[in-house]
Formats: sequence, structure tokens, C-alpha cells
Amino acid sequence: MPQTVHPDHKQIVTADVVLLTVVEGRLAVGLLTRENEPFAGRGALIGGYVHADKDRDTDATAARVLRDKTGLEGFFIEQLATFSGPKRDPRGWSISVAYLALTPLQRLTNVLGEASRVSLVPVDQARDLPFDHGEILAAAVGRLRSKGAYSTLPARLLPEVFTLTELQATYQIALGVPRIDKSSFRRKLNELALIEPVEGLRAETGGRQAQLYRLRQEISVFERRL
Amino acid sequence: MPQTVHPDHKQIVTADVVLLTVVEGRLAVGLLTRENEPFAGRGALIGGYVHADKDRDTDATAARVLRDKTGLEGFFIEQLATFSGPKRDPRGWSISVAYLALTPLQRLTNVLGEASRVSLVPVDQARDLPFDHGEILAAAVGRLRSKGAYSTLPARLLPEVFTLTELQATYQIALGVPRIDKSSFRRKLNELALIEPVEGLRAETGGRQAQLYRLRQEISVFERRL
DNA sequence: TGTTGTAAAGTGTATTTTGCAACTAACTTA
DNA sequence: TAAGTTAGTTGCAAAATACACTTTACAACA
Repeated sequence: MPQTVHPDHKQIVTADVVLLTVVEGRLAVGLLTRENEPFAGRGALIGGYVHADKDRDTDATAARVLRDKTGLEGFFIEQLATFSGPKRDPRGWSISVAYLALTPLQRLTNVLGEASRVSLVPVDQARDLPFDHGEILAAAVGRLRSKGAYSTLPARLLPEVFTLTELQATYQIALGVPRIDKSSFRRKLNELALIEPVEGLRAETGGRQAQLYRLRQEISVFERRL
Repeated sequence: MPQTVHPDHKQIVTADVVLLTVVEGRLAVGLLTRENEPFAGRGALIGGYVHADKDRDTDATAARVLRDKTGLEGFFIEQLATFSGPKRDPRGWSISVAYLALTPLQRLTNVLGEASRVSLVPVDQARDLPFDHGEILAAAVGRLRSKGAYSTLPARLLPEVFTLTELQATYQIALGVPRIDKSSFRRKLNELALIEPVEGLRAETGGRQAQLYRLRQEISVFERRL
């Protein structure tokens, strides 16, 4: 904490959101075409200035920015890390608190038309992002991959109600692994009591109907032994 | 990232470091007696303003602050999280990038005398810290506890060279568990090839001399299955 | 209406990992 | 040289996990 007088440097303080979802079995990031300089016309993370007068904290900035730019609210969002330095923004020394947001694709359908500026790009094709957004995206994907293995993060990529097959497929995509064993996966879900069944079955496909489940919101991170 | 004109609010941007070590078998945090208002005379985390002109990024701020206030360099340090809001600092809306630093107690001996302003307080006795430093401390301890179980973080609380018994004791303290099984602990260390023996034995105590080891720097985080 | 295709859900078991306890080794002290 | 202390190893039972296979439930269609 400050020991000396507040220095007079004007610092750019922003929040940037990495909005991830699953498109055709692949992780995709929501990018916004920039209207203003710098990098006007390029696709970048969803971000904006922190407004000290109206934002309770940077979490609120992230939520506000997401709401303003997509028109939607209630995303799952958590703080990722903070990026800073003189080079990352051509306007000068800047600091950006980055957030990871996860959403089912279904929520975004209204936002994706021609009219909107939001586009979804597979994460492995999102190259040459402006600022240090490539680095921020890599950190977000890394967080999802590593924390996903011991948390319910990947479930946030699905609607509130889902089948176990959908959940497993989503974990596989989020973790970037080819295949998780079905019985192991379900055994863990039961042991940890992460999910609970809800009324109703899902038909959709040609076979047996699947039981629907939702997250039991209490638990989100579980333990590992040494 | 910014879409609009840079707002004119002057935001306080700081870095705060949670310096943890082990004192008499317990986790302790390094606190600094504040010289200036607000909270002059109280013990607080080691922090300072980000200087956009001389700090490469906030990581550099944290390292600089730690060096300036303790006179020491080369601490293990990693970014923790960022705290912000209008209330946490009485001077106004502020944002603080918090860092977790770990050190062996031995490194601090010169800094702890009467002359120095650094004091070590057991983490469970560090109550009523100024600003939101209590919350930041809790986040740091939480990070060490959770990430410690699948990383070499706890080893950073020891000197570069250590015995396996010391390492195990340190893991137990860092993770806050009463006892880890000796053979399981050593089996894992070997499987993961986290450490390597160095020349020399440690006598110290009344029994058999212990082989000395150091971290193999390549690996710091290891995996778990689902 | 019975056969076939498909996906969900459950079962059995071999294998791996872990936890516990005892044991051997090396050194100090008296 | 006997007793005390800590380091390091080993064997085995119990638990957790991965893999293959079976059963259940539904749709489509001859």
C-alpha cells in the first residue's frame, strides 16, 4: 500500500473479458470489432475503461462492459489475471484486469447476426489479436483447461439443464482431452454430488432418452490429494 | 479494451505483496508498519504505487517494492489477484494488484531486528489489517493451500537445498494438513521427478544424516486426473 | 408387431494408486 | 555397546481408476 504521495502519472485502467463458448465442438472466443483507434476494424476482446464513479469494482466493470456490448446479462464470470505495461496499448502505460466469462452458445444467438459486432472465433484460429489480447486469451484457455479438471467451470458452457453425455462432451472440449471414461466420469459426479437430476428427459437423438441434470450450485471446486 | 475517450478519473494504482514464510512451524506474513497516513503506525502488507515511468509492469512494481522495503531481492513471487473499489482505500477509488511471495525465514533474519519495520505475524493472528489487506491475505493463504497440493509452491518456503523431512513438514504447514504419509510423499516426488539430490548430507539432529535435495526447476505444477 | 439401429445407463473386473505399518540404516549420546 | 533418534525402504491391504462389456429405452420401419 502507498507510503508516498500519489504520483501524477495518468494510467489507463481497463477491464477485458474473454468470453468463451463452444461452437461445433470447439472452444470459441467472442470478439468485438473495434470502432475506434487504436486498431479500429480489428476484432478484440470485449473491454472498456473502468469508471471509478459508477463501477463498484473491476468485477462490476467487466459485467457492465459485457452487458453494454452484448446486450445480455448474467454471464458466469471470474477474474483471470491482470496485465500491465507501457507497450501493450499504444496510448501509453496501461493496466487491464482480465476476466474469464463462460456461456452456452444458445444465449448468444440473438447477438451474432450481421447487425451485431460480436463474432465467435475458434480459439486456435484467433491469431494476431490487437494489444496483448493473444496473451490474455491464452491465459483464459489455460485457466479453463487446468481448473476445469477439478471444478465445475466447464459446466458453465452449457445451459442450466443438460444431459450427462452433453456434460461429458463439454468437459472433453474444455479440457482439450480426446476422451474421458464414461463410468469414471459419472462415478465422480456422484461421489462429489456435483449435479442433481431435474424432472424431464431429453429426446433429441435416435436412442434412449437421457435424464436431465443441473449443477448443485454449492460445490464448484473439489479437492485432490497430494 | 477502451472504445471511448479515456476518462478523467484519477485512480490510485498500487501493488501489494503478501510475503509468507514459516516461523516456528506456522505460516507467517511479513507486515510493514506504515509511516504515512492513512493507517500510520499500523502493520500492513508491503505495497506501493505503480510508477508508470520506471516499472515495466506491475510484476516489476511488486519486485521493486519488496526490494525497497526489505533490502532483499530474488524472492519467489507470483501474481495473486486484483482488488479494487471506492471503499478499500479512504483516499478514494483504488486498484491494487496483489502478489504472493514466498521465502525461507533464513533470508529475512537481517531484516527483522528492532531497526527494521518488517515484522512477521502468524497468519491466523493477523487480524484487523488496514485497507482490505485481511481479504488479500486470506486469498494468498487460500492460493498456497489449494495450489500447494499440485505444485512445488511450498518448496519456496525453504532454502534452495533441503532434506525430504523438511520438505514434507513444509508441505504440511503450507497445506494446513496434520500429516502426510511419508512413503506416499516420497513416492510422488520420485514419480514426478520434482527434486534431485545434491552433494552433501545434513547432520543437525540426533539421528541418521539426511540426503540434501533441491528442486528441479523445470516442473512446478503437476496434473491430476479427473 | 417384431426387428434393427442408436444412444443412455449400468456392471464386472483388471490395474493402478494410495495409506498404513513395520522394518532396516546411520548416526549420537552415555 | 546399548539405547535413543531420525532417515529411508519395503510389503501389503484397501481404495480408486480405466477398460470392456451388458442391459435398458426409445425411434424407425419393414
